Formats: sequence, structure tokens, C-alpha cells
Amino acid sequence: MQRRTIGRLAREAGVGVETIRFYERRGIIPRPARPLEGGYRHYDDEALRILKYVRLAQGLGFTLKDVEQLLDRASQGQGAFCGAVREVAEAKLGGARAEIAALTEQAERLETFLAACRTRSLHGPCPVLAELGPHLGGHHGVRA
Amino acid sequence: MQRRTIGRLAREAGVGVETIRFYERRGIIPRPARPLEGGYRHYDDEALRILKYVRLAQGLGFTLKDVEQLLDRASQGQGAFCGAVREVAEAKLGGARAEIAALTEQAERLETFLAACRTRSLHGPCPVLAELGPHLGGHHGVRA
DNA sequence: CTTGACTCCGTACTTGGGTACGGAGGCTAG
DNA sequence: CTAGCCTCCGTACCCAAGTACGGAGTCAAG
Repeated sequence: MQRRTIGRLAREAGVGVETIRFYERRGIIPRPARPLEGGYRHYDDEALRILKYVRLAQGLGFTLKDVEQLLDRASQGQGAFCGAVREVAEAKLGGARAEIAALTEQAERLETFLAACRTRSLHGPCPVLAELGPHLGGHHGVRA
Repeated sequence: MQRRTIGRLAREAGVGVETIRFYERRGIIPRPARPLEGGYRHYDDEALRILKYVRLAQGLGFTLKDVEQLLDRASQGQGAFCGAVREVAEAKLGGARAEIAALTEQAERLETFLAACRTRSLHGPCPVLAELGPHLGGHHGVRA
């Protein structure tokens, strides 16, 4: 028997102690074996495996909610689980690509903006400020 | 005089009414002219300009905090303002590129994973499930 | 003057993934 | 037996950018 306490498990898995307790509250980690009348938790290898699995899943963009649902499906047999994993992974891939596209556009807007800023600042007053109207000068209320 | 109420301004700017009140609390929108003894707010064109400016800034990835700070600098003259804007914009560009890189890696991991999933599922039991250990089957505690 | 739409206000809630706190009790080496 | 570290627990807090609520007051049209 390993008699891993929570701190040891945390070190082995590379997460914080509070994280493990948080996962337990969410039902991600099995409720560990404990002596009656509330002593310390001690964990076996399965807990460690799950923690590593969670970190892997997070690296793929899965949320904890995804992980929970997947873990639920794991009780329904391999077919259901495998299909569900693939489905989520495909959704994440789509999401990631969409986000990349959005960020790429944003980066392009920023480049355009910076280029304009550099060019125009050679010629006259800052056009960004001008767009904000003539009244900007401590005009926007009392800050708390 | 326009006598724009908050709802009208919201429609014109394409934001929610609550958003405008929220911006006012944060000091982003000038506290609008109001009749004594608490009647309705009414807004002039400057509020609309600022709202549009905020949406533009958000499109560049600026946070509301950024906008607030920039608006504060606007009172210190064009030089300070212009420089600050450019600085933030450059930081955002760096951040966006870093995020794109991270997401690209994530997408690659997902593709690798999905490819492995497809290939291996032809040969035998789901390897992802196997990695989770032999005990997965409603083993992970009572969900609340 | 009434109706109905709009607005007022403060406060609490949302999402995600944890972190922080703090006093009490358990566990173990010396 | 005791020092000292570890763990227990619930609860509250963090970030951003709003959203939701609900009872009361206001405004314009008819």
C-alpha cells in the first residue's frame, strides 16, 4: 500500500493540494480511502492516473466539465466513452481553429493600427485622440 | 439637443442598457446630464463616440481597464496619450501572437490525438480508456 | 388622467479554475 | 511526550465583462 497523503500526491502529479480537494468536490477524483472518524486521505495509483489524465485533457483544451462528463460516460462502456471523447475533441479542434482565426484577424487589425499610428504621427496630431471628440480632458466623471 | 435616453443610446451603439450603466459606474462614460432630483439620463454625441471607441478598442483586444487608463492619459495631452496607446497596442500584438502559437500547438495535439484515435480504434480497445486504469466504472464517488 | 413602455437603483449572480484563510486536529521522528 | 509539519473543513475570494432582478419612479401619447 502506498499510503500517499494529499501533499505527496500533489507533488507527484505537479498540482496544488487545494486543486486535489477541489477536484474531489467536483467528483473528478474518487473519494479516497480514509480511516473512519476522519483521519487523512490516502491515495492509490488510480488517483494519480486520473490527475495526469486531467492535465492531458486540459492540454487539449478540455474543460473540467468536459472531463467530468467523459468520466461519467466511462461507466457506460468503451463504445460510448470513445465516441464521446472523439466528439468533444473534434468540437475543441473546431473551436481552436475559430479562435485562431479571430486572433489572427485581431493581430492584423493591430498591425494596421500601429502602421497607421506611425505613419500619421509624422504629419500631425494624433488621429485617435481626435476621433474621441474635442471635449476629452478630465471630462469623464469622478473615479471612485 | 438630442435628448437621447439610455435605451436609445444603447440601440445606436449596439450595446445593452446595462452595459452603459456598468461603464458609467467604471467611469468610462461621462456621467450624463440629468435633471435635478433624479430623472432620466440623457446623452449627447460624445457618449456615443466613446462607446464606439470602446468597441473598437475591444476589437483590438484592449480590456476595459486598458481603456480606462488610456482615457485617463487623454487628459495629459496628445503625446502621452498617443505613446500609451501605441505601447498597449504593441503589448496586445505580442500577446495575440503568443496566444495564436499556443492555440496552434493545441490544435496540433488535437489532430495527433484524433488521428491516433481513428487508427487505433481499428485494432482493439480504446487506449484512452485503458490508460485510465481498470477500475473505471462508476468508481469515482457520488456526484452531488 | 391613465396606460404602457421605459428607466431608476443597488445588489447579487454568471463562467472557469482554482487560491487563500485560519483555527483545530492528526501524525511521526526524536 | 512533544515539536513541528501536515491535513482537516467550510467559506470566501480572485479575474473580466457584463447580466439578472425587482419594486418603484418617470415620461410621452392618447
